[in-house]
Amino acid sequence: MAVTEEQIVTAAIHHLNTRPTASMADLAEVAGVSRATLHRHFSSRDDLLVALGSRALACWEEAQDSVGITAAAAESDPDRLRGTLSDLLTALVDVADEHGFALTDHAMSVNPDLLRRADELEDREIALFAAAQRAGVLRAGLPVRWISNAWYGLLVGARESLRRGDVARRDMPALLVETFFRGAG
Amino acid sequence: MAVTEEQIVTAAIHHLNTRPTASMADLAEVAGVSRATLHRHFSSRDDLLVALGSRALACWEEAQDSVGITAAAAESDPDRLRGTLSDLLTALVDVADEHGFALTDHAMSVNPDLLRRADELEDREIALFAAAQRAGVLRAGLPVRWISNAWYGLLVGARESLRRGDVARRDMPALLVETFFRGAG
DNA sequence: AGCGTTTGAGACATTAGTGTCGCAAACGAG
DNA sequence: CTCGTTTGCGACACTAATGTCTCAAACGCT
Repeated sequence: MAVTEEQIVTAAIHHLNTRPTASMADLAEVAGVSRATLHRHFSSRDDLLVALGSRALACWEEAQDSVGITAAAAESDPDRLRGTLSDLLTALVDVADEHGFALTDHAMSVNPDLLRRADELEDREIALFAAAQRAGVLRAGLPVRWISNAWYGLLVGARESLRRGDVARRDMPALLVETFFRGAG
Repeated sequence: MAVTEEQIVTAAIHHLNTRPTASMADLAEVAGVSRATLHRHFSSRDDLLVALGSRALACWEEAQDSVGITAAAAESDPDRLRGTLSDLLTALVDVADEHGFALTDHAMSVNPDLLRRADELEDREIALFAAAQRAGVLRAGLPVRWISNAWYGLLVGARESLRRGDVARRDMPALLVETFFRGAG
């Protein structure tokens, strides 16, 4: 196989990030395969979108796993919790394009299975935020779901910064961590 | 006229916020007019989208004007600058749906005129951020364009919080201001 | 009530995208 | 080199949405 399904999915995600209305023909082209071959891999457009969402969630989950989010959520040491949050932000920046698809694309919100998985991943983060609040790493006065949405928003902003070229990729993690913990003031 | 263009635009924006792929027939229905009448007001779908984008920008601009953004950008008093930033965030929450359309919809990025106007409004905010940095209200170490994107991201998160019902509308401005200036830590 | 305007309903042609198929060419393992 | 598989290409039917048009009904104003 000259072009694998993985490659098709990757190309499609990246293309859709800037052209959310791209057609199957467009996506076939950017993947370097014919329209027929694309349909051989993904029988329908919906199939493809689900695969993209699934990949996005897999990247997200892997970022969470790579920092040991579950163990960290049971942690009470402030420094460790702070470190885990920082590491997670950094890991998410690395997969900004893929994870960003999960954040912003409409495909996620119409497929019950993807939605459920996304909720699960979000719940894991919320558990981490709650642990961080108990340890005094995050302010206890903020609703934990607001922290989650603000976190999500900052990541959207980070992706946008990278896309526009406003911030160098190597500077992004530090800025993001700094802004999340201490704000802009 | 039973239904004005304003009402059509409002209904369309709100509907598109949750159903970004709605058809003209859908939008006619939520506006309470027939498809033919919708086409009498907006000759093409593109026409309508441009009108929506224009409305979104108008709301955004009005929010900026209501806090006197231009005068504030020439200001050097920290308290005043901080107040202006807070007021602007609050004003933007009030038009979260309309302004949010400008933030997230693809229509903005394909129309040169809308894009130009959006850039202009963004530049006005950036001038305000820069003034705030000079006055020590915002950290000078952060790239001003990153501040702008983080600000934008937090607003996206705020809109999402409201849409989901995670945060009460009356609590939103305070949370947003608090998080923007001091972060979650 | 009468008149000019606006609206809704439906029919229509057109377009763009989707999904399927068959066939010939390219490819790769043996 | 040869055979089985995979690919690209083009054709095709089908669908959904768009934009146009006509006509009769509803409406508002005087």
